Amino acid sequence: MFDKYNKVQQAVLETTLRIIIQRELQATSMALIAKESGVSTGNIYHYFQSKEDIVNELYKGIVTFNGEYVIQGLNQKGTIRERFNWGWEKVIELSKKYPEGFLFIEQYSFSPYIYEEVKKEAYSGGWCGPMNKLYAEAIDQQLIIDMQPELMVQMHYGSIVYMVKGHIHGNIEFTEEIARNAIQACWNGISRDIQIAN
Amino acid sequence: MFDKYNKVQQAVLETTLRIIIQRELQATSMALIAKESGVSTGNIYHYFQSKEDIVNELYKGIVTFNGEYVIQGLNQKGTIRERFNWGWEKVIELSKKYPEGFLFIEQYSFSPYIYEEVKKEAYSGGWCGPMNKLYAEAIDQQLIIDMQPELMVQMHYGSIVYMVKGHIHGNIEFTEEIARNAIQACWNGISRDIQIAN
Amino acid sequence: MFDKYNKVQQAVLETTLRIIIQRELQATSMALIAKESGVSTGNIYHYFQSKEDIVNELYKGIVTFNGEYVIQGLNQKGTIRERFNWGWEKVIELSKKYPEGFLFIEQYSFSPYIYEEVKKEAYSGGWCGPMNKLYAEAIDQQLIIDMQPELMVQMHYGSIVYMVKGHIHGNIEFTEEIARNAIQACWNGISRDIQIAN
Amino acid sequence: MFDKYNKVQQAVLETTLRIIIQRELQATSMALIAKESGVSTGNIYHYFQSKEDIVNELYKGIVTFNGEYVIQGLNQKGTIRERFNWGWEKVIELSKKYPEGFLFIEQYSFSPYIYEEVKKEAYSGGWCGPMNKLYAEAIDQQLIIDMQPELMVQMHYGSIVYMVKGHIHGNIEFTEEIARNAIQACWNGISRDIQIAN
DNA sequence: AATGAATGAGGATTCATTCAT
DNA sequence: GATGAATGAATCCTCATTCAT
Repeated sequence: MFDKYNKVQQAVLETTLRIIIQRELQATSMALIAKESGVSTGNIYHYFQSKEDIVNELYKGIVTFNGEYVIQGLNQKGTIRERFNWGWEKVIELSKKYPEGFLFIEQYSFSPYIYEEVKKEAYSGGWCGPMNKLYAEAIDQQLIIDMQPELMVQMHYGSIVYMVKGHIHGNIEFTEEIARNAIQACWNGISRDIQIAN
Repeated sequence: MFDKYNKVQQAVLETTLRIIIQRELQATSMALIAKESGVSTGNIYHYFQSKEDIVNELYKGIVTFNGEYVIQGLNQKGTIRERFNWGWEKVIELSKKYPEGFLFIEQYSFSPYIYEEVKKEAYSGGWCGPMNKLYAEAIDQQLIIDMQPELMVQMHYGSIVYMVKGHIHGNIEFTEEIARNAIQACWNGISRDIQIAN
Repeated sequence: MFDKYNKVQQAVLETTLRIIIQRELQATSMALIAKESGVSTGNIYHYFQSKEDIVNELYKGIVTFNGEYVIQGLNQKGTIRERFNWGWEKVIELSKKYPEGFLFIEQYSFSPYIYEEVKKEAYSGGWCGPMNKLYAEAIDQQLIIDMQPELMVQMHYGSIVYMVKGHIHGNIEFTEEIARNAIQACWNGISRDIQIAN
Repeated sequence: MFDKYNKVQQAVLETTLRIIIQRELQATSMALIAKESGVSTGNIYHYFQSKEDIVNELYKGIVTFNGEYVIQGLNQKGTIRERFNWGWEKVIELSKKYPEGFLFIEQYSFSPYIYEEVKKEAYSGGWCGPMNKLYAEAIDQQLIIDMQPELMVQMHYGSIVYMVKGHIHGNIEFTEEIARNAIQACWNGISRDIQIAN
């Protein structure tokens, strides 16, 4: 997940991610990160400027990783509808294979702890841009209703996020079949065909 | 919002809510709460057992308030579809009239900082239970598809949450008309009629 | 020495002064100040903003104290020559009665650790201004040679400082009689009469 | 200035001197010395035992350098009075040509950071001994008053130090003419002739 | 010789909580 | 009830020093 970083940085980032998800940021002390990562505090500061820096680097790293992952789905050859499915399938896959990273981004994308500048970088490097573009195309081709693409993407991302959270923290089932149905529901909610039917 | 509490408690809870939303929990010190609420630290501890206690009390208070608010919509006389609309309209109204409370619940409903016991209480006292019940009825009457009601509620709540967050933190428009369309989209996504059409 | 401060502040200031003189600033940790003053670190920060603040407050307090002390000598009724003697006698008295404060001012009056603003305040509140004025009068009345008064005051202050330091740290005698002779030597060095004699 | 040391040692000593004068000892970290000198920390420890060692070596080096410089003036052929002038002129020259070394010695000659043993070596290797001897001769020849030579040397050194510091840190003029007058004032202050005249 | 990554004790400071008034 | 001074463990971070290369 943090390929472009060296061994020490990877250990720190992975450990920090794990602890933040398990115990929250406020309970994530440098001493704990040091202990659990096996890197001394001094050396952590050799590779990171501050605790904030670690968390922001984490954010960047995960956004990039998730972005590349989802964009694989979005950029495959296929119809808009297919690419829609593939994209959100990848998002759901992420939440299953890398739940910590998924939850981290979810929790911190609106946090003041993440620098505005990093959030902007995230937007351009992540999957939100390409997904928005797909929705815009779908509007152009009159496949879906004419709402702000960003809004619809947020809406659908929120749907998935909350199902995932309900699944992880609660006792809500979220099988692959259910996921498929949920993606279907997302499409149906904004599909032109359906508006007529309704 | 905190009617059942006394003046001092209200001041503390309101101040804490405001600071947590503005600056996050980790930046919310007791000293700051004391200063901004005009209640001395000593006196805060007279009315609350600990900082955790304040936050949990806050959670309970807001969940109850939000619950009553949304249930007003859900319990009105009307068809299932109408009550669906009224319920989610109330949720959106909450997000506009009481954004801090709305965001607080959003952020802390999966947090380890909130005691499991309080989360359970919240579930029974909040609007989730009644909303789930409405969805269950809708399934029974074959108005909507046969998914776990809890999952669908999460899905729709997530949709709204993310539109609201996109609206508050980003620059996404979220007018009343858009809200109506979004609720429509939620219904359409799971409506039986539509499944056929598709 | 720190009358205008409360008990806790006095304890902290006195302790800090002692430790700084004994062990130097770099060896003066907050933990040590806390331990030796009997004030907990937390409470120190209740009364002072930072370590820098303590040291600057110390500087201000001592400069004011020393200023009042020396100005007593300078402002007595008497000839310029007498007031010259009384002034420097007071400076020497200070170095004997309050050697720590004396050495502290000596060591930190050119230190970047002391805020420029505090140094300026010190100048107006201390004895340097009145002493300079006395020298200016002496020049006006053609009692002493026409050098910049500030320079001559620095020169004589330096003389005394180094005798004091030689006395405290080394094994140089510095009795009252010697002090009188030294003051005499200072005057002789710049006296008009003498210039002629030479 | 540090001829007897090798290139690496010279770089370290010069850098350390500069930083200490600019920012004080407590703000002079090994990392900073390494960075600014271009010598790695590891290598610094190859040539010096510790930070203390660097500072003490610095002290020794500068004392020796200053000693040789001033002794040039003191040892020229001439009358006592002339040698007195030449000696102090050299001291003042030092303060202008090598202000950092001058200030360093000034600040650290009474510091507990400098080992007692090094201070003793400094005394025998520096200019203080010869200067004291000159004053002793002057007393013998009844040119100056009968005070402890060490005391008078301290007194005059202090005069110069404080004029220099006032010049460097404040806005006091200190031209060559003024310097000559100041040296004259030093002599006059302790001259026998003058005592009579007075 | 030389590098700079690695160490971890110690630094200043904060903060939830207690306690005397 | 109410105040805010007092506590000290815990926080983030620095820094002299060591060690593997």
